[in-house]
This record gives sequence, structure tokens and C-alpha cells, in this order.
Amino acid sequence: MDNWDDLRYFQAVAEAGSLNGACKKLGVNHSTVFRRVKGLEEKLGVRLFERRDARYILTGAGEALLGRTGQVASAIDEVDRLIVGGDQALEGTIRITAPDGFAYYYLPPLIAEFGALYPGIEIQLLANSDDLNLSRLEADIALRVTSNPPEHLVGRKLWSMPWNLYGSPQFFSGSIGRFGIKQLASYPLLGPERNLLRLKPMQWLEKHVDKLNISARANTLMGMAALARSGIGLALLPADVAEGLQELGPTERRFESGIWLLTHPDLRSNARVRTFMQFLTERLMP
Amino acid sequence: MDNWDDLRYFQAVAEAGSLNGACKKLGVNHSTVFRRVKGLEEKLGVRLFERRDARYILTGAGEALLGRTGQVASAIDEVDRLIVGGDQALEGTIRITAPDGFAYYYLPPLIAEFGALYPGIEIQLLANSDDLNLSRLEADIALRVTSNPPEHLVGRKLWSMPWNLYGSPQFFSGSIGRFGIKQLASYPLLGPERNLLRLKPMQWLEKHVDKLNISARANTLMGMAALARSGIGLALLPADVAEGLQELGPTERRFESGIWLLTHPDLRSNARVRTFMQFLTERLMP
DNA sequence: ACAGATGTTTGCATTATTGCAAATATGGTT
DNA sequence: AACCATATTTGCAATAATGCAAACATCTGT
Repeated sequence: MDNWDDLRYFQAVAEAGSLNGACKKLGVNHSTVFRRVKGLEEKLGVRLFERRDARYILTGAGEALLGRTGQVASAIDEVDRLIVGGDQALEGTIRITAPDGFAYYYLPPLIAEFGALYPGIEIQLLANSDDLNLSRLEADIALRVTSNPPEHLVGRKLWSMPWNLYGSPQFFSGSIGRFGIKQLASYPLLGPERNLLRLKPMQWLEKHVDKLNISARANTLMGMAALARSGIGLALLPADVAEGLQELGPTERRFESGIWLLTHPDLRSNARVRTFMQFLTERLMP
Repeated sequence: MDNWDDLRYFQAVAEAGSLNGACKKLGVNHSTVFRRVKGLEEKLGVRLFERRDARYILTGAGEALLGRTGQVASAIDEVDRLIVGGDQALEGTIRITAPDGFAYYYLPPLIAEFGALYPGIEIQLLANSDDLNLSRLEADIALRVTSNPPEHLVGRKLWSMPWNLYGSPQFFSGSIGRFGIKQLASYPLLGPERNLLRLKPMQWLEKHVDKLNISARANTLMGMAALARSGIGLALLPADVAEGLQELGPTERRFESGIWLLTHPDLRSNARVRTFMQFLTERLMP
């Protein structure tokens, strides 16, 4: 897309249903809209509108495109709202990103509760599988599992998440004692892949365990948990993704990750964000 | 925002960290980028960059803006991907929208499971409280609770969701028999508000129950469920939001809502969407 | 100190976009 | 039929955006 503004014209026409309506809404001339839309269709090589009965009617491709431009438009609305000022109204959108485990097990009931308290606020829950995309905050609030949060974000540590070895209940139905490295080596294990290798507990695992014992690998913690649930082997996991799994006693070395609730410095003055962060802190702090 | 394309320039500079890098990436002239960014800052009335050490460094406001433009950019990436063609790769984003109850209780485990199967696909879960924003599909897939789905969408009915009267377990710990309208009238009730009034079961409730019996109201089903959980009264709810509540026997008139899994006709050829819809259908069909 | 890279600013020529007007077509309404 | 609203298309003038060049400032690294 070489010119984002074309989409603005497209959307105006799609919503107005006619060139005339669109050009009034946009405050520009008749022919400008015509030429823009025509140009966009040529650039994309797709017909976006059916010209029937002196009306602009979306084609199928147009419908699909409108869905996406709707996303663009609402993102830009948020830009406007952000810029205008403090944004003190308790209405609008909050985007929160969290690792899979939190996104799927811990947060939903809290979001539901918050939604009942503040019906005007729409929460978007973005589940992160890679867990490490810290360069840019594409959400307003981030729940992160890390030992050292990035400096340009502000927030607080809520608690620590312990890591343990987990397996399916069927997998290990006998006497469960204390596990050392040697005992560990006698069971099939699940290993990390790709970006999971960056996590310290995983590095420890790679270092101390014979690779021949690894029976399967996954590139997300949820994936490893799923493998473990299916009974393939034992997995070293943080407690939040271990739903439905049985803990098999602590390893000699005990791992913990810090749970941080983070946001941009500038969003601390935003009423929605402040309210929601406070709410989450109250509910999640031990 | 009078020109969406300004954000493209802003983002290029922010990512490149310098004018020079940005102008190369954009394929335009030095001064053009300079004038655009300057113009944007003037239009917004906010400094977006600190010019220090011959580098463009984001200010706080710039950081916040970058978060939002990141959303815009990824939405536009999806536009590009959509246009290119069939979009047969099992990588990218799927946006699914569902009523609160489904979004918070039913879908998360399924999404987690799907995510383990297809790590390249990122699922965005958009919870809808209003339930009736059907005019445009701002998601790729919609799980809707309705008796008559809109004609321009395609999909299938998965099953029926029964409505019942619910209360907190503490609220009613005695002999629970069959409820008729007369018995109903002797208990405090929770009522609908605003757009909830459009739902048929709610209209029935409003019609047959004395308004003086309504002890509280909410404008979302999750809100009503939350009120009920707190013991304020009985609520007429679909089963999916009644987590933690006790069913108090069917009403004389039994209500059911159809659960539909819907998408745009054009997205049926999209491999991601097709795969995910098939997965959901298999898991959710009775 | 020096070279090299980048940012800032300006003037001007070139190009692209837009506004305007006009002519034509289409379809619906009265 | 007459009228109205809208779309389509074109030519031209006005305006805006861009490319180019140049000059100067600032910082980096050697």
C-alpha cells in the first residue's frame, strides 16, 4: 500500500454509498473522489464497487477490504483520541497484551468483571505467543513475564511465577519423589524450539539434559503444555500454562519469572488505562 | 486525522531512527520527509521527536503514537495480504468476534489448542458486549447468537443455546420447583437495559413481569450475570454466561438462541479462515 | 583537525493533485 | 415529458507536493 490515504477515500465512498455523499463528507471535490477510487481499483487490480442504479455498491472484494479498513479507521480514531489530550473519559478501547497462559486462563474473568463495572470501555485481548516482542508496545498495557522489563516502559512487578516440571496425570501415576537431574534423564522430555530457547529455564534444560531424551519440541509454551497434556513427556513450564497438568515436584534448581504489568509513560495520565491497571493490580497482587 | 498517509512517514522515521534512513526506505526525497514530519507535528501540536545527536528520538508522545500507528500498519499489512490473492498461507492473523460469554469461557481453550496446531497463525479475540453490530464485519469470523443471521454473511448454525433463570447458589438454597410467571413475581429480578432490550427473551421478561420487581439492571449479559452472582436477584440468561450460577428450573416459556459461525463470502477461499472455521465447527458442533 | 554522515533550511523548477466548469449519460420521481 | 440526483469524463487553471541543489549546522569517529 503506497498511500494510506487512498483507504480513507475508499471508506468514505463505501460508507456513504455514493460519490456525492462521500465528497461532501470528505470536503473535497467531486472528481477528486472519483479519480482516487478509480486509481485505487487500478492499483489493486480489483473492482471494489459495482456501479449500479447510480449507486456505489461494494463488490465482494470491496466488502472484505472494508472490514480491514474498518480496523485501520478505528486505530486512527484512537490516534486522534490519544492526541487530543489527557483522554479522561472512561470510554473507548484498551488493548492489553499478555502471554498465552494469562490471556487464556487468568485474564478473561477479570476482563469480564471489569467490563461489568465499566460498560463504556472495550477491552481488546491480544494473546502473545512469542513473549519477547518488546521493541514496540503495540498495546496500551502489557502483562509480561520477564526478569528485566524494558526501561522505556513503566509499571510494577505483581508477583513471581514459578516454573516446574509437569506431565499429564496419566503419564506418571506412581510414587513421585524429589527430582534431580539424574532422575530427570530417565524420562522422555519436551524441549523448546526457536525463540523459546531465549528463556533462561529453557537454556538450563538444554544444557543439563541429554538431547536424546527430548522426545518432542514446540516453539510456544502453550504448545509444550499441549504436548505434555497428550502424554508425550514431561515439560518444564511456568505455572500459568500448566492447567490440567500435574506437577512433578520441584527441580533442584528452582526457576521463577517476574510478572510485570507495564505501560507507556504517557499513558499513565490516560484515565482508562490508569483505571484498568489499578483494577488488575488489585486483583492480581498476592 | 486529515491525511492518513502522514502516519506512514512518521512511522518510517520512527523505525529508521533518522531522516536519512526513512527517506531511503520510503523512496522519496530528503526534504519531503522532513516537511511531512514537521507538518504533522504542527498539525497535532505535539513534539513527536527529540532531535538529539543527529538522531530522531521519539518523545513520550511519539512513543504512544507509534503504538497506535503500529496497529494501523499491521491492519494495512493485512489489507495488502488480502488483496494479493487467495491468501493460501497458514500464517497471519485471524480476527474472531464473539459475545462476552463465549469469548471468555468457551473460546480461549480452543484458541490455545489451535495455536499449538498452527503456530504461524495469530488469533485476535474480540469480545463483543453489544452483540448487535452487524452492519460491518470488522472481524474475519463472527460467532453470533441470533435467530436470523444477516444475509450477506455465510456460515452455519452450530447449536442452540438455552436460556434459563439463574441465581447465585446462596441466593436460593431451598426447594426449587418449576417456575411459573406467578412464582417468578415473588422474587427480586434483574432486568435488561438499552440494547439488551432488543433480545426476545428480554422483551418477554419486560412484558410479563411487574417492573417493580426489577431490583437492578445491566446493559450487558455479563453484567447481569455479575449482578446475579453477587446475589442481588434472579436473571434470565443464556447458558454461556451463567458460569458459577445455579439454574432455577425452566420458565414456562423456553427460549433458545441459535449459535452461528459466520464469515464473509470472500473469506471462504482464505486458507487460514477456512481452517479455523473447520476447526471450530468440529469442536463446537454437538 | 579532519572527513563523513546526518539534520535544517531555503529557493526554485518540476510534477502531481485538486478544484472548477462543462458536457454527457443514467436512472428514478413526479 | 420534465426534473432531479448522481455518475462519468474531459480540459484547463490553480494549488500543493515533491525533487533538486545548495548552504550551513551538528555530531561521530579517526
